[in-house]
Amino acid sequence: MSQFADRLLAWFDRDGRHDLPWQHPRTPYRVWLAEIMLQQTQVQTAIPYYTRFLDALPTLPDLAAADTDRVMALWAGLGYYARARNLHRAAQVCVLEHGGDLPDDFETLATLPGIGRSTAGAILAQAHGQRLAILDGNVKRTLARFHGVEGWPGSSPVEKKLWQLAESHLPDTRLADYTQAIMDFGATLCTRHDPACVLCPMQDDCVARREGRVGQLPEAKPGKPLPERRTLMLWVQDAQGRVLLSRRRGKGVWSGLWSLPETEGADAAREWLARHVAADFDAGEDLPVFEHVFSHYRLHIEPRRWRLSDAGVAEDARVGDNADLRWQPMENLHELGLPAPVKKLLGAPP
DNA sequence: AAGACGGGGGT
DNA sequence: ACCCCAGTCTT
Repeated sequence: MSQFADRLLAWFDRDGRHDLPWQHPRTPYRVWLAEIMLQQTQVQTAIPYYTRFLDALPTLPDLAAADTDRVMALWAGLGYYARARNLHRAAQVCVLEHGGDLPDDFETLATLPGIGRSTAGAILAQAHGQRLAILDGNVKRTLARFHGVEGWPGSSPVEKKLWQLAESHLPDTRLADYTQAIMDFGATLCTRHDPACVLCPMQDDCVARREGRVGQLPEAKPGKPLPERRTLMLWVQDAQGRVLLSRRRGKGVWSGLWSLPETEGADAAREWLARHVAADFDAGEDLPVFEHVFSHYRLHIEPRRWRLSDAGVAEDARVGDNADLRWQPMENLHELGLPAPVKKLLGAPP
């Protein structure tokens, strides 16, 4: 069934995007960075981050040699920070074990942190022309419609079926263009809302189109209400205009980023302040509560601010890059990766 | 098989 | 106020 690929490639040559930053040149490192950034992030959002990242770290060995805070700062604002940590670790593995390049065989590539089946296929197809399929959100939507596949594409059986279909359409040549084409097609023509079916070169063979079910496919994820959580954010400033930041550890949200210290309630805050900065909880000033929504819960942030009259003190504050706590000058916040709501809070004081 | 993981943009 | 997006990893 190469009709699908032939028509898609013809569409791409005429109507696809050929000016995306990772297309010129289409090197493994550049394609890799693009694929990781484009996981759960739209092209227009990713492009400024992409060009800035590549400008700062032009090659894979540059990335491997960069320190964590630099990488996280370049990623801050994109979200899903495990992508950045995995990218950094994978680059270091490539330098240590693969001569400073990304592996060019699927099995080895897909072993690297952050690179799964789809991303490995995307990299090898685009950078080396290998005949491998991808299955991202755009491809899932396109194939679900074209073949009339029922069910939520995130479920195992549906995903398995879609992988089969994706592989069945692979052309024998032009794999790099085909891979870019099918992603581009889903992003710009076979869109979630108001797809441009009248312009579609495959419309005559599209099951959803023929049966008038374009609006019903693919099926939506079964929904459920978001849980709610609350946290106290402690904004402590010293007389020199520095703010006390804490590096987030573990596997929770914002891992690897610097953020305001958090506690679950006033009692814990009282204790934390006494131990680290000898500040009086009651001397603090409540700032307006605001909300931050994640994909899996809704967070109510209760900020409270202290302005110390002396230079602040804190354990580990002078240890340097590996400390979990540091006094950071307000004017140098851009050096660190801050969670978006924290950046907003510190940058726009009420 | 299901849940965790961020933030921006569209409608 | 929802819904979605160039997925992967962990449990």
